[in-house]
Amino acid sequence: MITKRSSRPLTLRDVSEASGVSEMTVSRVLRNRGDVSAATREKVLTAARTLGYVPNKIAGGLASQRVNLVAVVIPSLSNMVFPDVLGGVSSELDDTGLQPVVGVTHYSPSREDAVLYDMLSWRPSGVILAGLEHSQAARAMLENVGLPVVEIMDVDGEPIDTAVGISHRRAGSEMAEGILAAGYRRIGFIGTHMPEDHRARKRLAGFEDRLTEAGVTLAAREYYQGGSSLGKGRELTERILTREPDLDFLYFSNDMIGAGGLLWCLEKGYDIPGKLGLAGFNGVDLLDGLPMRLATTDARRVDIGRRAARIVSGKEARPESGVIALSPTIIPGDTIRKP
Amino acid sequence: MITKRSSRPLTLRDVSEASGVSEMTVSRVLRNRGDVSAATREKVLTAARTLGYVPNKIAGGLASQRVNLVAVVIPSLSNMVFPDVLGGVSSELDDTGLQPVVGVTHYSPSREDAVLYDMLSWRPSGVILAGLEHSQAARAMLENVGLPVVEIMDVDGEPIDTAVGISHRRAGSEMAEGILAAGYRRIGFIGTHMPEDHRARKRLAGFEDRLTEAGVTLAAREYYQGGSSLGKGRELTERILTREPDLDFLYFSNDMIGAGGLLWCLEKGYDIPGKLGLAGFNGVDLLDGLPMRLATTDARRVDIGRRAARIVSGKEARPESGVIALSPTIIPGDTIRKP
DNA sequence: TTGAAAGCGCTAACAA
DNA sequence: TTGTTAGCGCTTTCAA
Repeated sequence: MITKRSSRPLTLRDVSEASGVSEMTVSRVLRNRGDVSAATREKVLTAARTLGYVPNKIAGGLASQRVNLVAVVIPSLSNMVFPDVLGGVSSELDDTGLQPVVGVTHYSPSREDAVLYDMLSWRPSGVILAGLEHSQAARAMLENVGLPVVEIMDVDGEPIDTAVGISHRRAGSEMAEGILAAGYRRIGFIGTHMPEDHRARKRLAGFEDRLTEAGVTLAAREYYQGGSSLGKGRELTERILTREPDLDFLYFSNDMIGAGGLLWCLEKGYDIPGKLGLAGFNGVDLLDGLPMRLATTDARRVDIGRRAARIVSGKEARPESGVIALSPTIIPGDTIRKP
Repeated sequence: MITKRSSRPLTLRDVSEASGVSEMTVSRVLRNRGDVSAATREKVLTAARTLGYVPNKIAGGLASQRVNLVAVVIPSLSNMVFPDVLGGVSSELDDTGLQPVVGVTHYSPSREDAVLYDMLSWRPSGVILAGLEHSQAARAMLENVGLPVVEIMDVDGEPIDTAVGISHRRAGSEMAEGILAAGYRRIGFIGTHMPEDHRARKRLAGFEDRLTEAGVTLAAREYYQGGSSLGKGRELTERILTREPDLDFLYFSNDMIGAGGLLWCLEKGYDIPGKLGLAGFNGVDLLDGLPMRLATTDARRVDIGRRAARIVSGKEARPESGVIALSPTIIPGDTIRKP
């Protein structure tokens, strides 16, 4: 390949001149659109390669009014859960010519507004965003863009257009069910103090409601700030068990702190799952190699990403109801007694 | 905010008509550019908000020949290392008006070519990509784009424009140094079989070279395919120690499998670090809550992301030499004997 | 199968 | 401080 350094980027016109073919036909060849003779096609491709031409999608997008981008707006990347969702999105988008563009909100509604505004200004072909709770402004923007908008992760609420996710209320409720069935009664909860993490909040609500139905009250709670880590899990577990030594179950709001708690309890010689049961949430890979398998709920992250991408790309029709509710699957692991 | 459903997206002209101000002045207000009277500004902003106008960056980019996007091309997201790099990039880009756009190559050179081509066709303001090894085609593209191009993670090689990273040869060599100083001699290595992971390869080369200098030969190796997990680490550790029971050290190519190996060894009752030493690579958070702190090397992921972003954004000048070599820092942990 | 003309929505450059 | 004009590099539409 021969290339020349030049301040001006190459344009279709350059390829047109180098190949002796009109710009229009060059454009057709480069996009595989319309009928072009093999000879012409060859001339054009050779010229383009020789020059090292890279098309300008900015100009193309403006002219065609179509942009092969999908905006994906998520709260966090450090979380171990959203990369999985992204993986699902990207694998399903792979053969569609669409490309995900990721924006991160750090669980801040105002950042979400800003990120959305920014992404919409690129006129993407669709929007995938986490959660059902958005500012007035964000809802207004999204209701009027005239694009597929898929809200993911959660189905407990009213979608703007379409929702793909699990019911976190149900996830919490079913875990409570399993814990009660196994005979645990003195139950403690450990989770982040994050008013903006609506899914964690709904999970706990579903969990407590189910306990209440059974006449059981949450015996203790421990909240923390900031990111989740094994260390945090240890620390909080120690704290809650020191405060309430007679707890017989700990429900963690995610697997990372759950795993930390599990490691701590094992070191301290707790009888698990006999005297103390444990459960997390998410179903992350990390749990695979721990000394004991933590009970958890598979949040269907990859599936959610895939289905959302299928809808945005038009592979799958938006359901009449606007909601695709996947089932949160309980993975019993070894940290809950068999009933 | 009043919005109306319309098939045609709003344009500057709509805001211009609604506010009775010329398109040009509307544009100035919306970009905070040039002198505009407070009264006019107010009229424009009110009109824009009332209509729910979202600017079209496609058109803006074409007209101004500038696009506030930075292409970030990395091998993987599921890796636990690249999200950290991204965090560094994005935090440093936050106040520059530049936005990262992420492309993932899955360690495939041909995917890298495709992703780069695609991203360059958006005419970004700069490119950050992992590694120094690229196809001819990729190098040609990047040498001629006339943008800042920062290759990250690695400095052992010739950058196209600028490199920010650590020397993986040195990281391997220094770890070998530490292991030898602690008196270990029967050393085994566990790593991925990934010809395209050049950094892992260089680390091992540096490691072995240092051993050779000391007259020590690697006593065993175990390779695996696919992703890293605690489970993989356990499995491989068991395999290598079964095959070569008299090893006194295991060097893992990353912390995830290292942590798996550590957990396995602790369960089996190995005397660590007395009879058997262990070390990983990366310095990930995960290590914090394990029963014992795995020795590792901090790969400076966040710093690398930050510095790369500073260069691309012009906050920091490209160094004369084109290379910014950060120091890989050894974190001794508890799994290497004190010399 | 190929080409010519017009214009996508915005901003640079200049004029008033 | 505000407005006018002329494109940015492509693709759509229509004609040949």
